[in-house]
Amino acid sequence: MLNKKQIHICLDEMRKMFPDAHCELRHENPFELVIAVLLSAQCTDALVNKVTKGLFEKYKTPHDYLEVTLEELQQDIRSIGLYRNKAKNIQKLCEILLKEYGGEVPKEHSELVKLPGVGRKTANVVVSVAFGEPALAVDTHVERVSKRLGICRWKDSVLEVEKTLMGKIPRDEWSETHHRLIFFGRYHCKAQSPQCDVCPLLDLCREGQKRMKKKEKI
DNA sequence: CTCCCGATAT
DNA sequence: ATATCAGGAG
Repeated sequence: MLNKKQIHICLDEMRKMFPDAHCELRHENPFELVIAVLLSAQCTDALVNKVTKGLFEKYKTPHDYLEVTLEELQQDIRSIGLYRNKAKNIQKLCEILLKEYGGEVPKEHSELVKLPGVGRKTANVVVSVAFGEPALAVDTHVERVSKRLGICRWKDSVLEVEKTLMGKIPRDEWSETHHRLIFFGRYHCKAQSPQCDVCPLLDLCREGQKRMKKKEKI
């Protein structure tokens, strides 16, 4: 397991590699961000952006999503995958936004997670990106990178990973760290083909060294 | 734990 | 052919 100092060496290196790490989901307001993050479950953000380009032209407000049938909304987001659940959640979410929150997206994490299709990770992204609150959303990339590097343990749950990261990183660095970990995981420490042979963190990475040894034998 | 699910990379 | 993708709900 890496200690605090080693973790910060890793994060500094990631900042050098990806100095402009940011949210890549296209959005112009908190409402669009909620929809985009909800759609992004088990789907690349590149594909989400492709779909939301037309989607956000057609649907501007919670009202707009409720004016069409469930089937029509399904068709509009079909290429995303998991589209039946997502379409249903979007309409229910819009209904609640209008009824309970005056048509606005709530700023509190505790309120956001009550919305259908919005879990802990989505809520963290929204409070962080839309409202500037410190948060450390743990998605598939953050989890994979944290486990490979040894920032946390392999058997840790997503919630345990989040708690470990928050404990070892200063609060005012949560949001930027979150985006660095995502970029590092998405473009460098990739799930199927991690670039260990050109990784500046190889000396610190238990998984990377294991993989490099395997490569030597081949 | 399982199910939801199309698009893309490997 | 199979693994993976800014997960969440039952």
